[in-house]
Amino acid sequence: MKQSQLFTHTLKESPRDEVSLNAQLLIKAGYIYKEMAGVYSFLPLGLKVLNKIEKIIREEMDDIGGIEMRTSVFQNQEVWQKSNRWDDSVVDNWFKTKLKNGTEVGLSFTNEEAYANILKQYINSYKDLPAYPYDFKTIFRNEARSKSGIFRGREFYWKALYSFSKDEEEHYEFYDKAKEAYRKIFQRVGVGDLTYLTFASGGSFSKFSHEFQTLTKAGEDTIYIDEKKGIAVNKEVYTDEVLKSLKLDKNNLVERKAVEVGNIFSLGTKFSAPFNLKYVKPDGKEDLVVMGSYGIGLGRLMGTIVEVLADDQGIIWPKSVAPFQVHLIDLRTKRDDKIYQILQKQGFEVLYDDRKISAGIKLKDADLMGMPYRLVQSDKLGDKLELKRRGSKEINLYSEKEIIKVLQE
RNA sequence: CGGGGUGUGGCGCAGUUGGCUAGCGCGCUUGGUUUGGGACCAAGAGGUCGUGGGUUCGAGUCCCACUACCCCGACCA
Repeated sequence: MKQSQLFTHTLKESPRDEVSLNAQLLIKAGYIYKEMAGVYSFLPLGLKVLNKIEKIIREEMDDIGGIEMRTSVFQNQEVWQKSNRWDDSVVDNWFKTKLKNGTEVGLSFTNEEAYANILKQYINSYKDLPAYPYDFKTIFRNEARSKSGIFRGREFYWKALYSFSKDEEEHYEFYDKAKEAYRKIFQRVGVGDLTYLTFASGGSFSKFSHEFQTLTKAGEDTIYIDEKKGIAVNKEVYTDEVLKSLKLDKNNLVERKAVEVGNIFSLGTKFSAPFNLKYVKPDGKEDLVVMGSYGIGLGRLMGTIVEVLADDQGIIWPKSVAPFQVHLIDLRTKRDDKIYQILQKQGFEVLYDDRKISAGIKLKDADLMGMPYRLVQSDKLGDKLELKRRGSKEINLYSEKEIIKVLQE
């Protein structure tokens, strides 16, 4: 796309009311727009990143048997009363509103009940199981205080998968697959090396849940990491007893700040019981379905990528989630879009800075916006093109023909 | 929800003990000169000073209430 057609532009200074690095950079570079505390709109560039992340998550979910669908945002109070999670005294961060006829409805803050209720309609036999439906959806939570920029909002976009299994064995078989899928996701979006499988509180049906925590001082969580084993323990369950059960030695653990980018949870029959979600086994007897939940906040993950990889010049996107692979900077006196067209035809995602402004601004913007490759056209280079990887200092010159091969690497 | 802080053109800020037509930088528009790390000159446009009330001859400035945003804490299936 031609940058002159992009209505957003970069800011020279950070907005006063934004302190967290992730939101500062994303706002300055034109990826997101702050509507109010904890609520952000995604601008064209931001949506591109979000879509890339979504695609990666979708691929990994589909790979382990996930089936995408979409649950509604409006939720029926009768459904949630079954699990006793409608009342504000039980869950105090619901956003609720009323229909014209006075009926009270809620805006989704999570999906367990919605899925249990829907699946109740279709799960009858062991032949219907297991089932792994999931959705991408905007979720609303009336947080007392939003904070950390895009890390904790009142409205956010997430992926939630729920597993419906015949028994514990089948459940944990999938649970372990989900762990691996999550590892792949975080690896693919570029934060894998900083992301630890973390033991956290599990609720009534399992001793632990598992969180995926990415190290960053901007994180709200404190975790204790065993570097050698590659696992961590959340402060909320950091006790001698827990360490013993996990065979971790306190002396090998280091305390770090981290942000929870994903979690997986064994729910047992916590929700299948109130919804009477049962199936008939081959022997004719009935049993409750065993559930699990698997969530990833996409906006938070996007913010984490920014937070963890940025340098003092701006954002550095991994190729996998960058809105464009190549930022083509035209510094020539007489510009034409020949190279841009060629690269487009070759299938590269190119942001072409064709604006009539000074070189300095273009180069600064390129650093701030963080595309993986910066390709410069300039009078002093003649027919050569200058390639620089964002975050690297190395600069190389290539001919028109060479550049295509190099970019395809 | 408790404590603290801040609201002044699009963005970042200044505005003294209340005083004249509310300034500065960036950005924007027009013209000209520039062109490899946020260029320069000239001329312009753009403001309910968060909202409401009060004190006063006079309020961006003082008082009260409200509201929004930020930070710390509590909370976070």
